[in-house]
Amino acid sequence: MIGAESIARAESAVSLQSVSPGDDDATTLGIEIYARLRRDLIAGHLKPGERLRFRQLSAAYGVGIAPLREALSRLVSDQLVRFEGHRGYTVAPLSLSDLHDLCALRTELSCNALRRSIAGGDEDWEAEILAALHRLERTPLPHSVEDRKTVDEWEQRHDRFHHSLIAACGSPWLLHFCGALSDHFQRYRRAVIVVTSSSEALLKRVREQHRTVAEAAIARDAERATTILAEHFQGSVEVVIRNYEEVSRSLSAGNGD
Amino acid sequence: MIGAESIARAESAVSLQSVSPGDDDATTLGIEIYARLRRDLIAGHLKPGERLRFRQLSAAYGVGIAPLREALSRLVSDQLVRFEGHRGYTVAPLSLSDLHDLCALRTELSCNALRRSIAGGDEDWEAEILAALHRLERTPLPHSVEDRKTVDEWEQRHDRFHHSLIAACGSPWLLHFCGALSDHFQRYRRAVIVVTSSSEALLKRVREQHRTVAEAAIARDAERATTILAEHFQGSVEVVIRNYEEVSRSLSAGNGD
DNA sequence: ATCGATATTTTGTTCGAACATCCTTGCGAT
DNA sequence: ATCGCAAGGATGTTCGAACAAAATATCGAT
Repeated sequence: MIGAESIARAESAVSLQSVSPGDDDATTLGIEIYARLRRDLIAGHLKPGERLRFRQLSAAYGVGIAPLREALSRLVSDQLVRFEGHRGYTVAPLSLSDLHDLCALRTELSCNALRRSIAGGDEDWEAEILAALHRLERTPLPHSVEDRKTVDEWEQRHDRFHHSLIAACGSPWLLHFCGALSDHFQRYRRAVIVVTSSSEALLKRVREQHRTVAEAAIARDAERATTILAEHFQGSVEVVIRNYEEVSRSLSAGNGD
Repeated sequence: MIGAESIARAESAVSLQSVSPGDDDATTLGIEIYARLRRDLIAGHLKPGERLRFRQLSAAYGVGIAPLREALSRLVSDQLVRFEGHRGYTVAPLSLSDLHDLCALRTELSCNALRRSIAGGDEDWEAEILAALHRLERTPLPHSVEDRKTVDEWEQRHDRFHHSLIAACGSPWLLHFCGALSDHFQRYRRAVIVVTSSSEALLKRVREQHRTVAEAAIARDAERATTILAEHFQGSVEVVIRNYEEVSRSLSAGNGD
């Protein structure tokens, strides 16, 4: 009954913060539960491969199955959830090959989008980058993965910074794809980085990369910006892959999952 | 009540052919109706901007609203349908800017995928291209857009040919994105090409491009293959854009849609 | 004890009805 | 005549129960 525990933990974690500050109009239970499930999927509170039973989810999130089906259906098209007729929904699995594919394409598409942004971005784009970078730098790194609030905060601002870099690319489709890849990569990152194993040197390098990319972008130095961005992604991928192998080794040793 | 007519027509068109030949196991009403709606959306039987009312859809497709909600939810994440809480679902609109974005990115990603396929494709990949090309060339072009069966057949084989070119790219994510862009482009193509206005010269050029791309791909001439493929896309886009402007002109003259 | 078939339980699927929201219509006041 | 407001109808949303399929447990035969 590991599944039930996992779902229960996901719920208790998520119910801390409300869905949105305003929480005003035009929202339905289906939309809310979609957003909550999506967050919990990406954050890894729902474990890859885990079955998503309606009764459990219904109890954990406090909604009926009608909104749940709606949310899960959308998540299937988002590739975060798998579905087999008459056999229910499961959390999409992680795999090393998927991780490699994901990262390679993300690097290509993000660099592409960054180039376009540099070519076409205006002052507001520049301002947003600086604002997002500032907020990211002032966000404390979590000392433990258990400190979910800090992890969520940092991930959100990190995402926002990377989004700000490419926001002016002028292509909604490209942004959409980059967003999808970014979400999936975050799922790997958070599933895998169990310990804050990062050395001080690594963290410093990452921070420098963020700043350098931002500077190069605003200076309209496309070559430099994309080079650093690609290096930044490459570095993250290597850390994730190293941890992935550790985690899957310990998993296969622990149980036959 | 144009909406009701459109939905009724979509249904009558789709009910001609069964969902799948075997139609055996593991399928649910939700899955079936998703596939049917998806086809009708792409084929343009459901008009852009049109409201998708549950009662109409339920009557037209002969299913309850539970499976309908499930299908429509997925289609929202597929970007084929829009949703506003408490105001229902509508067919995603078409726009010139979206068309431009779509086509530019499709060209880039498809050429990228083609390059990868050429680098890594094996004999089966080559064989599939030749098979798909052969089937496409032997498929009669529809003399009228009213001849839906022929249009569907041609579109399916055309899609399959283009898919075969990039199938060996080795990146599921890239294939997924190319597929999404291809589906959306097909929606524009079919919405807009009301008359088979294509000159004999144009058709001949398109056929030649198909054959040349296939040959260049199999000859592992990446430069030539991607150049022709990009030209091919560019040609299609120009035709679609020309027709798009005509159609939207006649639409804005006819009614205030 | 193992295998296979049947019975039971669990789980997913679908429908119909109750409920909430939005849109339209009609009325009255300025 | 126009604007604002209230009543009514249409539409979307959610739930609970009936239904169907799958997974599990039970029992008997070899």
